[in-house]
Amino acid sequence: MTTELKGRPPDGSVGFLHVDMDAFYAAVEIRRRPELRGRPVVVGGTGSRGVVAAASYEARVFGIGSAMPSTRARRLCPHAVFLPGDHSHYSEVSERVMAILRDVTPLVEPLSLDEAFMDVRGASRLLGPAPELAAEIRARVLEQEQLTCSVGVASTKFMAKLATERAKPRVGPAGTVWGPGVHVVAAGTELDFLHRLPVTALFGVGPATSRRLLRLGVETVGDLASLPEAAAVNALGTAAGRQLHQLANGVDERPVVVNRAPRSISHEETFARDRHTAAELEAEAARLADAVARRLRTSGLQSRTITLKLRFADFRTITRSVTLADPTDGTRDLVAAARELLAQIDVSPGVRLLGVGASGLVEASARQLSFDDETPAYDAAEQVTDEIRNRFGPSAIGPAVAIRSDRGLRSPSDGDQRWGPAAD
DNA sequence: TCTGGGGTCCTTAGTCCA
DNA sequence: TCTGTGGACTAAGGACCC
Repeated sequence: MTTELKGRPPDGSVGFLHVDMDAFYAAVEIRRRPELRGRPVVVGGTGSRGVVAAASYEARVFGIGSAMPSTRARRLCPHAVFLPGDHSHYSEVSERVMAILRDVTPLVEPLSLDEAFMDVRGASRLLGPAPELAAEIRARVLEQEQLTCSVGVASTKFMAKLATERAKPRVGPAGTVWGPGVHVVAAGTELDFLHRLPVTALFGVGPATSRRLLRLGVETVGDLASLPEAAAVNALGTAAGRQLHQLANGVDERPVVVNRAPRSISHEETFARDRHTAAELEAEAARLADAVARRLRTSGLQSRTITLKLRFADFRTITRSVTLADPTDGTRDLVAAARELLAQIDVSPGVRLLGVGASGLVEASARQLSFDDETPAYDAAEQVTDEIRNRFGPSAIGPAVAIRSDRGLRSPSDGDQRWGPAAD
């Protein structure tokens, strides 16, 4: 049976690519330090409370995977090399890889530093069929960056992403089996491919959703596809129910979006030891708010809604937010909002994580000045501090309230995790 | 076991207002 | 003037992704 799928290109060809770097952060570190080649390498999880950001295939053989607590990873493989992440370096490498993709088509949608969708329907008319372009991209990334990637090719974004899983190296007890590198789901075979997969293969089905679906007897994508849409909506809500039911039937009309505007900017940090006093947390909140404000200014954005996030020692997580009358990118405004929100919360049980976020973003030029606006003077001061930090590093200068009497500005040597704003 | 950081999107509930 | 309704907005939390 061949079912006509919506969202498939009119000529029935496979025009969407999903490119995914293999063990990206670990591979970049190994490239930098060739003596690590062949050894289990783990990026992240160097602090006492960290988790694994990426593991080389040699480390995965021991059962180490991303998002695993570092304590567990160390137990599984004590002789692995644990490295702190170097986000800015990965960003640079990612930018160069994305440039290789944009050489093929401008229709590239990065999903993260190591992953992107491409719409090659137009490009393949000039440059050749999509599977050949996929192989060409792999070869160029390997040649120019000495890094491997896997590419899925299909008639929709979602099918291409699933195809990538088939292209990837596979880890078993016997070691790593290298995948084909490119996997094509031919037009017309999508549902055969899709319906055998477990429902957790669908983008958006995590532990909570799969538990709910299991109650309906849904275990595979095929089970979900044969369910009436109303039943899925009933179990999962309108948006998720409808979306997942469509995906299960191979329907995915989402286009590749080239310039996705950010919806929020945030910084959060898990402390090496819990904080119990408002004074300590105020200093941390000011430092995080300052980092968020700096990123707003760098991005040319302003925010109306400021959110404070706390995770207590028992892992209970709360957020408190405030919406301002006017959008802002000023350190002074963000610090004030964060402190105000913090003042409403009892922190005595102990706080393990603090975060500051900005949402309701608008372009900076859209902001309206009022007659009594005193921000221009602060704008000038913040421009100067931004320049000082660009030149001498992020800890060269900061808001006075972020300075703790015992240590001055916080630095990564505190023993807290190192991926936060102080490390960039 | 003991659980990061930076995001996105959705749901629910309350309030305000036409 | 009172009541009902629905939309817009805000706040908080949850689920999910890499």
